[in-house]
Amino acid sequence: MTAVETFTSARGTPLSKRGERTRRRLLDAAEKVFSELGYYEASIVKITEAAAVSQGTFYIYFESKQQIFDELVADLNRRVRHAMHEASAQGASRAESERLGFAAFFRFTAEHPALYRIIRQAEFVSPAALHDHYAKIAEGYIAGLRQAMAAGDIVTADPEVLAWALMGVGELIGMRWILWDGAEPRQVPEEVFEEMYAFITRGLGTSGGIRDSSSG
Amino acid sequence: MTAVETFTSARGTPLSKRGERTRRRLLDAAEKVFSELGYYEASIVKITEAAAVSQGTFYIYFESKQQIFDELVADLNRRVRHAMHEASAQGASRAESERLGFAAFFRFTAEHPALYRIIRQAEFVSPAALHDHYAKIAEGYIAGLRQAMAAGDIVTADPEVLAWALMGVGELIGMRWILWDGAEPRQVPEEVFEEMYAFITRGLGTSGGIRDSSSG
Amino acid sequence: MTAVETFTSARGTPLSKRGERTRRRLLDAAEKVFSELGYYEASIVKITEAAAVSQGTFYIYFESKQQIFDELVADLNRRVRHAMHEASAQGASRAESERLGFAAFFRFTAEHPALYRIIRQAEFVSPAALHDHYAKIAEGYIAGLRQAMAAGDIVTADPEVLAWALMGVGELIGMRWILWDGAEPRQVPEEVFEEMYAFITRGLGTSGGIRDSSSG
Amino acid sequence: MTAVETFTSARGTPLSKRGERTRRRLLDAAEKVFSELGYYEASIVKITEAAAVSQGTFYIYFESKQQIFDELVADLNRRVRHAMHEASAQGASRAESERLGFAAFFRFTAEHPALYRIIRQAEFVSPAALHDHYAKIAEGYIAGLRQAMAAGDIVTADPEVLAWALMGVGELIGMRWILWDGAEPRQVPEEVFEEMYAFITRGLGTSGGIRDSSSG
DNA sequence: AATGAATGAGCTTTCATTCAT
DNA sequence: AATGAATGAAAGCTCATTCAT
Repeated sequence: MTAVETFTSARGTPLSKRGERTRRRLLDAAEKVFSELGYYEASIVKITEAAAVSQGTFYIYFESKQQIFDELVADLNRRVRHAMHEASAQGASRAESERLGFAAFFRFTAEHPALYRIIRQAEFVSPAALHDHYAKIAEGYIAGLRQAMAAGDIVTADPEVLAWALMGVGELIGMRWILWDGAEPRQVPEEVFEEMYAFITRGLGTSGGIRDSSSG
Repeated sequence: MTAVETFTSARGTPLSKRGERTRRRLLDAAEKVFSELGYYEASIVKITEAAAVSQGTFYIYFESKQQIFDELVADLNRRVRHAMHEASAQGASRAESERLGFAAFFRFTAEHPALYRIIRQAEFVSPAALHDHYAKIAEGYIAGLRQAMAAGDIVTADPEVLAWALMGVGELIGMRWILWDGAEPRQVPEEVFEEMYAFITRGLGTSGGIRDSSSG
Repeated sequence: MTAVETFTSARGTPLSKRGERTRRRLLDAAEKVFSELGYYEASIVKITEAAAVSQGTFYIYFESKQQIFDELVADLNRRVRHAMHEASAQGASRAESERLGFAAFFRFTAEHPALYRIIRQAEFVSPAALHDHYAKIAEGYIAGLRQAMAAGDIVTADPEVLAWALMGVGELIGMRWILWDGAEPRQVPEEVFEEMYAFITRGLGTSGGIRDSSSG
Repeated sequence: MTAVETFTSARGTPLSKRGERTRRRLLDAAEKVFSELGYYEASIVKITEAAAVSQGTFYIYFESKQQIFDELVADLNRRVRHAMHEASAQGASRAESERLGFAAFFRFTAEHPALYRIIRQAEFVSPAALHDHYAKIAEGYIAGLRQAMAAGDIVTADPEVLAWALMGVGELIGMRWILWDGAEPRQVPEEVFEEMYAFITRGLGTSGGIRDSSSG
């Protein structure tokens, strides 16, 4: 997982320093173009233009539009999950972890709303990738919830159902207040966060009270 | 809202009986084609072929591919909401209404998974349409929740936040257990529904007990 | 074989008068372009330019470059064989038929050198088509040779081998003196024709003498 | 003709031992790739991959795709003619030489059918190369035929016409029974060879008998 | 001598849309 | 009201060739 990553061309040959830089440029350009235009309106021409390389160059590094998209989604998955994981690891109790994780998720979405749109688009372009994305996030939740149940911190219930319910709450609240609400700074308003959090807390039957912490 | 609908051509002129039939045929064909292929893979040729009319005919009734898609989404939105509304109207208490509404939503998704995917695709094809879709469902929820609060059936809280949270729960649970779980019959398993429902009930602080069932 | 031919679009639908004209224009343009540039150097753009229609129009009538090429080859086959058949049918004896057939073949090649190049190109583009071409010509020869053998006009031998040998002779003589010798008028010089013809006559062991007739 | 060949780079500078090896590797790779795919489907990438060198290296040794193809055709031509010459030199009489030459030609075609297809493809890729190919073979024939005529072994006739007629016979018989007849072992069946040979013998008015065999 | 990244023109094909009939 | 031929822009992709290292 943390082995040194070796980048290769579309043909599988390893890349030189220069090649690696070009590949990076293409990925960055793709991120920009996909998030602005969506997968279908994006095109190789637009991506290569944004990367300031010729069209042919694209195919040195990626096999197709699909492939670069998949790679991008995988990368973003990693980043969202990382952000959430880092944050919730700071929590002393399950309740706090929950709160911090949500806040991190919202923060990521707020900071990279375009990126988050890419992930959502995967539903149609690369369903397997999206499946993976949610499944991986769910995994983390489930483990946490199970522990909390064992510790008697929350109700005893099927952690998988709870995990997906929680993700759903985050998803739509984020969509409504971050993605759609153009208001700057992009963030879930304090009160909304608190209301949502209260709902979740009740839903999980969290015992001990919780306080503090940054919202989103 | 329930005024007699008058169908018009793309130019706005009213339609003859025959014209209305052709228009209907095109809409049905579009529903079929969009649900099977998605917006981008669908094409006017395929739609007109499925409707057994010529390409030119399409533009007598619709201005563009976008327009027929929007119309379709609006139509589907009407149908989902109708199903949910009908169902929850049967409920004696807010809790029961909630339960029945959810079940209806899941049932719709289960019966027309492809259609539901169309709605989700609107996020990229016609963001406004998706916005509308959720906003309208939220409206219904909000009204219901407000009443329940007034009656002291649930906690007092911002009904808008609750509404979006509830939609999120339904959304992801449906995605996970209906859209992704290929198992027939497509439906949210009884236990999953109950677990979810318990979560929601707690979250809403619903007092009185609940009865009945018919999940989805 | 002589049933009324119905032209159809690439999709298989029948064509209007106008459509038929466009299709014809494309076929003519293709003949010109393929013969001047060869299959690989030819392109849809060049063909549609020569036909003065847009690129998209091409695909209304033909599925691909291959398909229009195949159609063209089949058409040319028909024409060469027709010319040869008509001519040799005038012969009173097998010897005369042979002579007239050859002359017709050379005449066709001389008049449409470009077309003949197309047929030869089929060897690589559409081997089956070329196979067919020669096989069909061979058939005609074989039948004629068999009759001549029965009548005692020529030696008794395997007519298939003879047929291919004869085709070979015509092929390379034509290539050498018509296709390569730019001299106008394009035709196999009288003396060459006679020398070749004498060779063949001896080879077939033709009894009765032959005289007269146009060469190429 | 048999002067020591000096290999040079595309620029004309002479090659080192190592350079010569690389050049050879490229030629071998090209032979393989061209024969498997034909000129147009072949690509420099595929050739350099097969030769296990980088794309850039190709252009150190050859000016273009065309050039390496021409060189290859010339090489193959040399090899076919060599095979035919060697064989016919064994013949005691012209008749025998003829027979052996044909057999050798068929044998070469049978052993390297793909290579022979390359030569034929030259007609469109590099007409001059094909012209040369046949012209050189014809030369050999003509010289032989002239001698035979002088010796009274065959009829007196224009040797050039006879030469091309003979090549034609070999060409199409080879095409029909070796190139197209997939049957293994690839070879012209004994009887076919004999029939063809009888035809030629008669055509040349060969006096003296013939013996031996070894067809193709 | 060798590399391999970069180029850009060109290819085949699709498709939303227009328009004469 | 309906047709279907025509358009032309744009798409994804390939490839011979050049050049800095």
